[in-house]
Amino acid sequence: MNRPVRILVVEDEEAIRTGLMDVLVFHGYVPESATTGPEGLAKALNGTFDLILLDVMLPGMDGYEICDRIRARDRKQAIIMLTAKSSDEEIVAGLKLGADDYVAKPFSIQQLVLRIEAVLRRTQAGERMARTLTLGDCEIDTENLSGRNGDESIAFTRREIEILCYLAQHADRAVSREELLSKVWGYGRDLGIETRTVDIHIAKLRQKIELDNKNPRVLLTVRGAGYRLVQAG
Amino acid sequence: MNRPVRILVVEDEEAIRTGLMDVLVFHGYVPESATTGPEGLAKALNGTFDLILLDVMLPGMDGYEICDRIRARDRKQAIIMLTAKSSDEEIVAGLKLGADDYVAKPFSIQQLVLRIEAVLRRTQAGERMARTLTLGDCEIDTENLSGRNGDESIAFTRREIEILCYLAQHADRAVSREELLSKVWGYGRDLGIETRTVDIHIAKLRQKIELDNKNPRVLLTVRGAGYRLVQAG
DNA sequence: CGGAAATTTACAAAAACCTTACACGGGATC
DNA sequence: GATCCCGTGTAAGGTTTTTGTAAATTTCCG
Repeated sequence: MNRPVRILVVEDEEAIRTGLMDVLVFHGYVPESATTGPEGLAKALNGTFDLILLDVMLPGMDGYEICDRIRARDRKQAIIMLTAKSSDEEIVAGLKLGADDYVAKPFSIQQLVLRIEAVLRRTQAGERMARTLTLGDCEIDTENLSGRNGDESIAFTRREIEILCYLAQHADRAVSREELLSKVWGYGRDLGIETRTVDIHIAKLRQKIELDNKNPRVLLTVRGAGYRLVQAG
Repeated sequence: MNRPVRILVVEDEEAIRTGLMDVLVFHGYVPESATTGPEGLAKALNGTFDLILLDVMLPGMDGYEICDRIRARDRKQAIIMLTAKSSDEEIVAGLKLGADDYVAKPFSIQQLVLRIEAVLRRTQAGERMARTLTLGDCEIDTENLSGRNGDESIAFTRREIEILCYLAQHADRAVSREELLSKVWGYGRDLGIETRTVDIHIAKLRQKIELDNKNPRVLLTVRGAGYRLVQAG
């Protein structure tokens, strides 16, 4: 028997909130609710929730700010934003930077539940995150920041390991520079990058883990999209 | 149980408007109405509608402008324009650039309902947009901009993927160059093209996905109309 | 302070994109 | 059938955008 999965719902509209609560109970979660921004933030910071569903439009404090404040305290807190419209791509991209996912209102119950499950799966996989990563011919101990490539021993920095871990958790897709800056560096939702520091770190990582860093086989560039890690299969 | 499908009707003529509302209710939609241009725009931007039916001739602000403003905010909002007459081809073409479809007044109820269903099917399929496209013998991962044709791995550019996605969403018909420039490139409703860049991109795509690019079997030319994609059955 | 790590700067290279120019071919006209 | 016109295919070249990386600079942390 598993421990209960606790979910906080921050939503001011009564109808939506109670509807959500019912659906969550029905699916076996243990939900709790807040109706204003400040209340939501307080509960989020006190309680320990596996996931927080956060409306963007709230009385008292908007969802973006709450999201940023929660993240400032706990980088790993899972958050799904409920946004008013599936509005334009850039805003959606911005949402994903702070949160783990977003769902556009009006949403179908089915879709929401799928997203919830996906986020929980990801974050809980993260908890029992492998202490050692295997990439190509290279074994990496994420605790000691050290690795081994055949005979040669390699030292990594914390940032490098965090990049690798994030990429490894999303190894099925390309991860954009913005997303890395947001999730690894903790930068705010600054769109429009002007820094090249991601690229530099990738270059350093390639020097360490790639045999031929002109022809990367593990840490790939997806031009126009970002970087992608190929897991040993 | 599905969520309700919300439709906004922007139409000034009382008789048509109430008639439309009745028909929509009868077919199980949840309609709302506006009678002037500015009112329609306001409701469109505030509420979240699955589809907007937009008359071209409106007091206060014409349908074209409303359409463009809605699209500026939300590229994905589904819009069907109601035009006064099936007047000349150019105007009709212009309509389709901004909107997802148009229906000429006077229209038959049956036809309108069919168009509504078609647009909804398309846009809602778009939401859970296939992450992988299958074309002929070729599998394409739209997030990683990469594909696979048997053993051979193929790299696509973002533009190429966007073109394929758009064609795939409209695989039942030929898509004109103007329409691609409008929906993929984001060009305004500039009629009269002078660029050949669409053709070039199509040629590149054919080199990648067609076995024999002199005899395309997937990415077809419809002379005088544009290009059409043949989906795998 | 001192040294390692992180970041910025600057430039080079590569890829993607767009325009131009010309060739080809179907369909219409004579 | 021969000819012309228009729409399409595509090679070649120039322009812009994106990425790689060396070197200089700043920040972090003991």
